[in-house]
Amino acid sequence: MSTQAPSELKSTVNLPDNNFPQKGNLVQAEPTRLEKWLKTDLYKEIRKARIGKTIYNLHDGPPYANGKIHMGTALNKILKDFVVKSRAMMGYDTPYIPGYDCHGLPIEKKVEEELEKAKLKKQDLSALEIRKRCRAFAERHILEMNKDFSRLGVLGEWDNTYQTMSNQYEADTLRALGQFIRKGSVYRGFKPVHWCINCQTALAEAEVTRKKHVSPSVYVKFELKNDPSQIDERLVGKKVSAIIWTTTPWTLPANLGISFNANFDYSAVEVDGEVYIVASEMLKAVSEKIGWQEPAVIAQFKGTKLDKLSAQHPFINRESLFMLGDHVTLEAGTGCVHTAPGHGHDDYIIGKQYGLEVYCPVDSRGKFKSDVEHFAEKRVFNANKEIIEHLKEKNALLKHEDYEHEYPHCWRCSNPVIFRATPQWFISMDKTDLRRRALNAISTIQWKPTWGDERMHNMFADRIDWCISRQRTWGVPITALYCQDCDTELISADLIDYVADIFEKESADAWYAHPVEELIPTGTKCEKCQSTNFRKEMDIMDVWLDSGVSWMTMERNGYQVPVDIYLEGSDQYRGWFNSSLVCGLEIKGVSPYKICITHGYVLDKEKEKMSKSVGNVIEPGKIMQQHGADILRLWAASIDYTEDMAISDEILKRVSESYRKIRNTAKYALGNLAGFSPSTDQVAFKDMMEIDRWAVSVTQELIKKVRKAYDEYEFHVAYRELLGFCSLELSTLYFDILKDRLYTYPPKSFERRSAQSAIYIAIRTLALLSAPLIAFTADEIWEFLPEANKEASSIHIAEFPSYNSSLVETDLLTRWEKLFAVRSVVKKALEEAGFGGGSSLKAKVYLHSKGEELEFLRTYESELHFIFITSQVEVLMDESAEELKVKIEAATGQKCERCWHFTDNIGANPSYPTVCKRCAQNIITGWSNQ
RNA sequence: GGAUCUGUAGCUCAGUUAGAAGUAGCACACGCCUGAUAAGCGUGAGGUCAGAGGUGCAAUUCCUCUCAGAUCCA
Repeated sequence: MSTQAPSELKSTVNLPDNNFPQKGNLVQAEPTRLEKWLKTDLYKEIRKARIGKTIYNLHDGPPYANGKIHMGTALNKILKDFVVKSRAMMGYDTPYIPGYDCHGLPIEKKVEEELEKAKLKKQDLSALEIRKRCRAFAERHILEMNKDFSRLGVLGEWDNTYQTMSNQYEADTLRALGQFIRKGSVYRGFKPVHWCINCQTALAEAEVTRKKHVSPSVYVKFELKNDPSQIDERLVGKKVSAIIWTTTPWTLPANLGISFNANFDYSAVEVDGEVYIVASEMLKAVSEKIGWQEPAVIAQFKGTKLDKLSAQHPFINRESLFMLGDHVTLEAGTGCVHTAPGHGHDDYIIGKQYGLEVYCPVDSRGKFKSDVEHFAEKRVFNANKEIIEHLKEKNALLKHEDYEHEYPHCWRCSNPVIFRATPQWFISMDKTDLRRRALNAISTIQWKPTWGDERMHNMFADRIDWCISRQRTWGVPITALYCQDCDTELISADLIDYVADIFEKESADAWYAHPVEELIPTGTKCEKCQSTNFRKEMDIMDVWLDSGVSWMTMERNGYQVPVDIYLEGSDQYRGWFNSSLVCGLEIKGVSPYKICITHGYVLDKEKEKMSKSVGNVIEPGKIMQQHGADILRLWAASIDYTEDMAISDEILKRVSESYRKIRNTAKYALGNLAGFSPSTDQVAFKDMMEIDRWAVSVTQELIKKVRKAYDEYEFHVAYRELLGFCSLELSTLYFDILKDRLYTYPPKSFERRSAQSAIYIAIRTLALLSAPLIAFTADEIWEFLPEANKEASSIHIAEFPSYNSSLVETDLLTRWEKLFAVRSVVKKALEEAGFGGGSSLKAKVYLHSKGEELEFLRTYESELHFIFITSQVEVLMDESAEELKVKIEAATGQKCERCWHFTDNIGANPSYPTVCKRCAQNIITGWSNQ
């Protein structure tokens, strides 16, 4: 045999060999893989592989179907996919049926805007026509959102989504209302809403615009009825009045009370023989305004002193109750707030607390009702002047002036609106004990983060009755009837069930398409007057009632309720978690969910919210185009989602770097598995070389940690462990040390097979454990992993590896921890001696030690140079060495052309003059037949 | 204004029962290697634990307040 040329020598080195692309090229590659997933119906394949297994049911909270997906909705769906995929790989059967919330004002408003653009008037179109357009609008967006969500790699029943506007769903929503009625929690009451007296309609908050408006500002006195010495002894025998300030004098006929703040100090001041109560801090401002010359403070006391006292209404024979509420502020006025529960939101809430009637003496045209003393049939805005005159006559007016402020106006007709209590449908929190039952249920639900428990408790403890009616068109109608003859309302569960059957066939549009006779059983009569003439209620239900019963679709699909888990943004405490709990408790008697997880909001890099005007919005679609779904998914995995999350170009760049680390680790591992078939070449754990057993052992530790992280929905812990495993255990330590053995030993040698066996276990584990997170890339790795395809056609069908204690050598882990500690000391010494980094093979290491340490190092003496990646290591006894001493010299001998180690035996085999003895031997055993 | 939450290195995260802030990953600086190469290896420099008080022998950790930010409700 002749002397080998360097190029021929190189052919005897086993360099990594695999086609796994170094560059992910995700933007192009992912859609192709996705197409394959959809074509082979991967979702169903996964389900099929889990038939008969315990079901793990994540019920999707329906996003609103009115636009492109944003970071929040994208994150939500990705987190859900993490849960579903990881539970599937734990062996559960994991159905996932996405849903859409379709009814409601935002879509109705968008449709109205479209009508405006088309020069059409809403009034010219029937409700049915409006509904048709709303439905089409939602359908359009559902298609788009389906595609966007699916592109994120989220697997689920995209062809079987539930939609709150489907016939079935609308019928079920109505039936749910029937159940509330059956249980006895529904009642008709009054609540103040924005009301346009010109359009004669209720307006939602979003339909109100604020504009400058001049109102009459008045200070009015209300004389105390109680003995004033109850407040302070110094007031005995005095004529005492509270002073209120209002810019809507027309609401004074509806005044039922005055609110104070329990924490404020109030002063009783004497002016011209009369005593007035005002908040101490406002006294100066009030004095100036009214023009008091020398107000004498004769007493001071906390607001609490005034609770439940009362005053005489200035011009109506009625008491005005003193109440305490936090809505009373010192920003303006007197600290004594005129309260008319029929004409203000705060007024309504505090009135409810104190048991006041929701009194509204104003009709839909904005006129006082006929029984209102002095002002019957007067329009409210015109009545202001007369009321002020009347106050003057009664000597109750202390000051009157014009006042310019922001005031709500109708977005359509631009007239100022009023707050007016109108009849609404409510679900009572207390009639059927819902509040208490909810509080109990909240304690049994598992909350993540745990403070969700407290937050939910507080919310239910002081929530007022649920107003479920809306004066809109796009929704499920409240199918009540009103007697045409005596105006008595008729609402019953039976009637509702009857109508619901019609909805199931025709959708809720039926309520608008048919005359009333066709919607009710023949012979339906008014309970009061036996009339058979009815008109339909035209209010629809609050959309929170729609989505609150979404768990019913789970039952319709054959799954058990309560489901395992709800997972939504933290805004849903008052939203979906809340309405679902109420509906579940009343209809089924249980909370519909066992575990409730919330995530924070996606914010910009300064942790401030994204907004178009600030220009800091990052869209998931853009990230798809620039980086690909796996980068977005890895970002979602890298952060602690229980808090608010930041996203920015820099953060995404960091994530991309981490991604490349994982990808490269996989590529390198796969490359070194060339020629390895696990079924025939796998070396048993007990037979492996020691560092290979170390690698397998730490892989088991990884399994334990990552599985625990998934189990507890701590995806960022899984991410950290996986990334750390790639960086430290594999890349820095194991692979770096292994290179010599992998490259230079014969392909089929025990030494190489032992290493490959460990690498195979490590990379297989890494791929499986990261599959829920980087769904596309893990599946790609799976394709390149030897024999993986035999096990499952996609990684997502496979299961996580289990921690196997027989693949862990605990004392070995301890020994290697020591060896790696020595290694880092040696590395530092190498660096200082000029043999840092990739030049360490040029060095020889002397370790000076004594005692136990010396003995320990001696047992590894022949291995150490591989661990340090130096050519030579000598362990020396040194009784003077208090701690390990490291000395570095240049390695002796010459560099082997093949393994690059320095030895004294280059050319030991004359056929290979440039190669060391070990390499010559390896060439002969491994490549002599080539 | 109320309820709930957050603030540790440039970024993302650890930090247990209060006991010297982390051999953390990435980025950065300097160097090595060119047989993982739009890679790999080594060393290093980054911190007033948002700020101010308080209670402890001892506080990132417990308490109070302030500042900044988030969600929901007013």
